Amino acid sequence: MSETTVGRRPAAPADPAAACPIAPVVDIVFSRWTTPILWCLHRFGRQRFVELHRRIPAVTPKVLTQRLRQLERDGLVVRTYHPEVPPRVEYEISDLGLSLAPLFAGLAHWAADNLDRVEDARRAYDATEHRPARRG
Amino acid sequence: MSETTVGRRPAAPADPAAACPIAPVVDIVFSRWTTPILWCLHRFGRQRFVELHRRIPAVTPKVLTQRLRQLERDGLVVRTYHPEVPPRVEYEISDLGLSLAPLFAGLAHWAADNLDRVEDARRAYDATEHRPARRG
DNA sequence: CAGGATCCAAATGGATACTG
DNA sequence: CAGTATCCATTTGGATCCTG
Repeated sequence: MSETTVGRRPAAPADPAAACPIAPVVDIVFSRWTTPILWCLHRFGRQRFVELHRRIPAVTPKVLTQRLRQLERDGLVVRTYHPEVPPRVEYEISDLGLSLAPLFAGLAHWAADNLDRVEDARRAYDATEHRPARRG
Repeated sequence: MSETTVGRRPAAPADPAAACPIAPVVDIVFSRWTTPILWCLHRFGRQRFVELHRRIPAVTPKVLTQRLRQLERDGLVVRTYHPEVPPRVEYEISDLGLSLAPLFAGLAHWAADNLDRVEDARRAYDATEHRPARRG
């Protein structure tokens, strides 16, 4: 399981898909960093590794590479290697990747509508006696 | 950060949200196990801890509890405790949680349409020379 | 520049035992 | 039943160094 599962969910003992039809998609589309990467690629178009890294500084080059490989393998991103010196590699979103756009838009819409409700819920929850605990 | 970040993404050094407007939602809705849990609650209605666990056997009670707490805190799930003997606790999806239904439907739809494209892409990718590597 | 290789710290998740 | 507490194995991501 060397390359196939890196960055993806740690290979659940049994598969969550049995209990949830959309689990596979979630695994593919919402693995760590994939959303920022896809969004950047969609928003700013084709770009080189460093540019992408500049937009998402929180991820290390190593991990960024891993995620890009994963996305490339899943057909959501296209990687183009230009054998020059210095080497130039460009990443762009694929048609398949683009087909996710409406979904992302839906997410963004839901966020705009309900994110503050979540925050309210959190405050309300934290205000009750369940609080951080740590005291028994 | 004891209770706030458990099960959620490990507190990124800087926030990915800066590079992606939907990152917060992803964190809330697509944390590990949350999709199966929400889907089960939506599909089978209000149910007790054990029932839920029976539908999602792959998760351990400990983790299931953590995730349910998280969802409760975020206002996506409602927990009802009946102080009886033996104790009875019921979980159900909240209105806020229900508002995610269209999104989930969209996901399911995308999966139905494109999941095999992803599989194809994977096969194609694995068929090329990048393969598992491990040889230089 | 674009990464691969290594080594290491942190964190999640599992197993088990115990409680109200 | 519905958890909580503890201990431990695996995994993941970060730091650093190196190469074509």
